[in-house]
Amino acid sequence: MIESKKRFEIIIQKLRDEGHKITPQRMAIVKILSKSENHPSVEDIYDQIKEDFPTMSLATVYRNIVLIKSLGEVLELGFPDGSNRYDGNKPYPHPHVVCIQCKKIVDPDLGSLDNMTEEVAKETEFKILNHRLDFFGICKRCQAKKT
Amino acid sequence: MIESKKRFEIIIQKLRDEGHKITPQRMAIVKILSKSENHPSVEDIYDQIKEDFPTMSLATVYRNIVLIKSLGEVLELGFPDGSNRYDGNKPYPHPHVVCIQCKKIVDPDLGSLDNMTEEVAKETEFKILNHRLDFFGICKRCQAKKT
DNA sequence: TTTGCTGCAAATAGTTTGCAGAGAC
DNA sequence: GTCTCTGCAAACTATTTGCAGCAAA
Repeated sequence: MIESKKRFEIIIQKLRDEGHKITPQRMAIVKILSKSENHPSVEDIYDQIKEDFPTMSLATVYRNIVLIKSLGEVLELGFPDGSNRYDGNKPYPHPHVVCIQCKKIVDPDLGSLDNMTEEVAKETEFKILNHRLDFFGICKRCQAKKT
Repeated sequence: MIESKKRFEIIIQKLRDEGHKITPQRMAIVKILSKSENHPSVEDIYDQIKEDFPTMSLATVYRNIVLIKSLGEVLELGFPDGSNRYDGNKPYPHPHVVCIQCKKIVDPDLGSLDNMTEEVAKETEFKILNHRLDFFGICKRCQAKKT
């Protein structure tokens, strides 16, 4: 997918611009984040990279995610159950649909929440900076399995 | 507020019906949850109750929240930063507005998300069971403080 | 009296941090 | 050669659990 490659380049360039070194481990993490297939967890990233870098440490994954978050190039999706998933492909707020059985996460196409955001701002007198919208349910495949 | 008193009665009754004992500590926790002033955290609940019950244990707060959650009578609001807040006054999904400075949480009046939920269901072929919508920003008071 | 509840302390899980050596530039 | 980054292990924090005594019904 050519789009994720573009994301990869953007993030790497931004890291360079800010004076961070481009290590193989860092590149591997950015590569996975920029693709963000099915919104990986820290463990997902760690497991994938360990195949190429057997000495890879979980701490390194965490540290790089913190770094890339600080650049605003990855969206962190913390869930109520404590799990975290990441999206470096679309690092701006957008709705998600989560399968509570297989944990798959999908990005639906929805009209934006701009008008709702405005409504909230007016009513509560908050200055709204950000939002988060998730739907939870059961995906088609898991419905078929009818556990 | 008469409404929170009603919530208190409902939760206590449900606990009784399910065969749970009504201890003073439990009543104190239910009382705070049913009011849910500003959506308390576990620590908030613990601190409030410790004034009346100096021996109160955090574990007891956690255990009772788990119990009341299992009855569906409290809404758990886990946030990306790992913090948890609770709402036993309106224990069904509804949008929240969070001040990222003073951590205040407000319930805005918004049209429901029913049509959006339907749209998502149709597009993704998920069976949607639940949702979560939060807005993050700065409340009027914190804007005035202009840190 | 019976059974579940509480308080305490220890266990757990996910994430962060200190340090010394390795490696990018 | 310099200075950041990595791997390891220890530290941390929020939450859960085991156990013995206590108290609600």
